[in-house]
Amino acid sequence: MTKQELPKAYDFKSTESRIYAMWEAGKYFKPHNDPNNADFDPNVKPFVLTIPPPNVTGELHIGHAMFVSVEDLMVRYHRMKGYSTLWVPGTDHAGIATQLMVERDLLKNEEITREELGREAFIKRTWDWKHKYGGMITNQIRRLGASCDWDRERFTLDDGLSRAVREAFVRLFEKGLIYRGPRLINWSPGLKTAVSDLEVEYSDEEAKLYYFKYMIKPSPLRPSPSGRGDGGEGEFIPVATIRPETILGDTAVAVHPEDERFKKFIGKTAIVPMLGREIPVIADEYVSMEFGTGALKITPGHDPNDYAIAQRHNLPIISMLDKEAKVNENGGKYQGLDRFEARKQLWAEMKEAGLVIKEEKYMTTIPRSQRGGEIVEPMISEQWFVKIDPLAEAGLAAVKDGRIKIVPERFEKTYYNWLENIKDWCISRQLWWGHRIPVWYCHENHMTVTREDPKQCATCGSKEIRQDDDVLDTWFSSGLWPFSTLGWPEETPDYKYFYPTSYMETGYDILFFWVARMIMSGLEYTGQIPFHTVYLHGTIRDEFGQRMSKTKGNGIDPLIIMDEFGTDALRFTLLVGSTPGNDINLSVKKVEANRNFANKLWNAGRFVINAIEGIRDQELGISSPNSLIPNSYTLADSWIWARLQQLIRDVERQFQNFQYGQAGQQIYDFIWSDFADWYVEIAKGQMQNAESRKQTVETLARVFDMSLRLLHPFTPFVTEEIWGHLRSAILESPRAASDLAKDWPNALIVAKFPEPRDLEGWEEEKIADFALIQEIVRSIRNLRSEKNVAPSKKIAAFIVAGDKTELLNEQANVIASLAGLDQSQISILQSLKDKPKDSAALIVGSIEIYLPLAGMVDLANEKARLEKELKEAESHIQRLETLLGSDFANKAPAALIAKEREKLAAYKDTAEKIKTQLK
RNA sequence: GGUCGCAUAGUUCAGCUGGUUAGAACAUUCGGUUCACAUCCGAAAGGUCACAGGUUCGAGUCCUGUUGCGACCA
Repeated sequence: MTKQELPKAYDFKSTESRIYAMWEAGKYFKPHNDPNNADFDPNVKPFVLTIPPPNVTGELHIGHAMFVSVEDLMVRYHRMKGYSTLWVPGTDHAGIATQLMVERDLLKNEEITREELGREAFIKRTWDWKHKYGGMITNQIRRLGASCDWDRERFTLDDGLSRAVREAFVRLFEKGLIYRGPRLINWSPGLKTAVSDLEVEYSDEEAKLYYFKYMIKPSPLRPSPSGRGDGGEGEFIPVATIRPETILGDTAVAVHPEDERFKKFIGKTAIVPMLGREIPVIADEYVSMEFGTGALKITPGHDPNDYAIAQRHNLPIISMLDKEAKVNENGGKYQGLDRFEARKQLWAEMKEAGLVIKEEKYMTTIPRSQRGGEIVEPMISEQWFVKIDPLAEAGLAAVKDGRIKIVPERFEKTYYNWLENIKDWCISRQLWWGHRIPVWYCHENHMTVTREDPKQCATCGSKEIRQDDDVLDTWFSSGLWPFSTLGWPEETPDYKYFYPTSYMETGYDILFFWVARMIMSGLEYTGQIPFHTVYLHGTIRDEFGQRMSKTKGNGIDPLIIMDEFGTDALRFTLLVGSTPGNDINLSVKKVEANRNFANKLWNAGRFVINAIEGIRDQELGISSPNSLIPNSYTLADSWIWARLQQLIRDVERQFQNFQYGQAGQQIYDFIWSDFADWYVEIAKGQMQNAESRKQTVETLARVFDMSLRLLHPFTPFVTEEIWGHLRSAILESPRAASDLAKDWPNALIVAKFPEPRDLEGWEEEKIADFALIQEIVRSIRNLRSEKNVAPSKKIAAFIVAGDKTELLNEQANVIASLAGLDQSQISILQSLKDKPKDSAALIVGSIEIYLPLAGMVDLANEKARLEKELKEAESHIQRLETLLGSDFANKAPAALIAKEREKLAAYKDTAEKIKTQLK
């Protein structure tokens, strides 16, 4: 391919899918050392990641784009580092979400409910749905460039993973860590299933606090409206509640044992309004004397705190709601009413009965279902639970003793706090889509719990058995993900080699839901940590820091962004704009800026490739392979090489510290500023010169190659594409770049990541020398701009360089071309007796520069400008003298002091020279 | 109520273990038909690093407190 065939702008649309197909066809996503192959070497170190499985029927959103970007970065980096790298992809059946989707579809298109359809038919329909939409999300993940091994793709409901779930359940059951029983759980009346504590969200909302009278027996049920008890009137305890309908389930009234107001009632009997049921007045320190009326109604069947009190006091527990949150037979005449309807009616009738004191507005936290948003009802229900304490203890220990590290570290505290206060995990769901609980019952209600479907009851041998109706929480199966995907419980070659995995990368919002449970499960079932590092990224918000949501309409669709700016631009934005564990505000503007970066890279590549091709057929003059001796490198060559090495060291350190954003930013700056703005511009000049031409092209090629390698994990498509062109250009121009590319692989994705090298000693001086050249160039450009010298106008210059004369003489051409000077009119002198007339003077350190700008130099202006510069220099002198006169000179490190002294001397020099000018 | 985080240029953010004149992108202003790139190039302006103390030769960075915002847990 020749340069004419490379378009002027990077066209990601025609590139991305082609490159992805090339990678897949080349099998680059597969671990190079595969335990299923004959040439497998168990001593090669693997690097393994399992993908946080998205909902199988879901659609790509910006959160997916985030995790794919970060994980693909980790994976590509390690692959290029030579690890046998495996990234296992897959999807999650997402019980509730998927079931709801299918139910909604059935209702809409066929006007049929799942109950009408029946369980078996419904499950079949859901599988159909999965087959229809299941590939969508994984294809979208491919578009992001994800380099996962698709041959190892898994689904939480596939056979292997279902076996793993069953194995896990049975093992826990056999160890006595799973039990079934009636407990107070969170019930979602809309979904008609139990949900775990984590699936309940609390929101602050305005509610009403209802104050009423709990009459004490003996007393007439109807006190006189005048209230105060004298003689015939009854005594009462005032009670406040947010949910009056739960009065129907009250089994006690509680007061604080020290409360003087109510002490006398302790042990007496109260009468449940409207029902007339008799309940005790009890004393419990849990009751706050300050809150509400200071007395508490106890509804253990529908409130977790009350439930705890009831257990302390052996109170009966009454359930007064059914599965749809309607009042049941315990609610007397209110039976059949919806919970909110019952509230209204009961309160109205209590009012009539004179039991109502008042109502007031009240801010409180309302528990809502994470899924539907409806109010969750705490209810007593027969469910399956995992006895979590022993698992939690092991999970805590693994992080505390450092076997697992969480990045950023502060989340370790959050993790501890959650595990230390964890409650048993309700794992049964009243759904149909999921792993059905592997427990069978016979007529005698004997339980049979087995790995294989049983034919008869294990206890009585009855053939009449039926399986438990419930399915398991989806997180129960995703908790097994890092090992179930690798074959567990079978000791497969994959499992033996790739487990434990390396990193777990995901959002901090599922630290509890998923990460903690994977750690507990991994330790429990495999006896090993599932991964040694947890890396958590933040939530993506809009450019104003608002959470993205459908209702706000401020969501950014990654697919649209990729259509408009390309995948690399989106990835780079997400990676560079984020720091571990912190939220990121994403704006389209930023993506656009990074689209421009991809284009910049493309064009830098075109330049380098042109340079290589340009040399192919041309006479190379005196340049021969032997002429490439180290000391023939120009200052710019040495400088860009030293800067590149510095960059490689920095990037390596940043990767070790998970500072990916920082690393990406540094690579960006290097490519755009150091390489494109400076080195390439200088290289143009160097290539005019036959003597330096070949080595310049080589340096261009080498540095650009390394830059592409460094950048590849961030922006895989554009780097792969250009690198391919670079490689063929080199291979087709053996004379230009000798054997530079002889050991390059066929694709960048598997090229070696640059390794940091030790300093050789010359670097610091070259970097300092080049910095001086840059400063000189900048100050001349600055002055030209100030004086409105047309950019095309070449001007003359006298430079008085003192001990830098030799350096500046060597670099005269560079300075001239970058600063727009006339090459034939530059004089670089060691010293100058009389300053040139009609010139503007610039002082850069110890260098004086005179630009004869006849007619443009306004003496008064010049004086003002120089005085301003002098003032600045003098302020530095002042600052540094104070600093060096202080304790700094005694206590700071010697190298630092020397550096500051040098600076002081330089400023003094500058100030002197400016003063001379002003005379 | 408990725990944690954040506060740096007009805006969005970097600034890792304390050590140049606190950086970038976008926006702004000025100037550009430079043979890789106008998705570009050059130049400029823009900051009491929330506030108050403290530690230190030295604090955007560490400590304490205050204010404001946010998250998670209860």
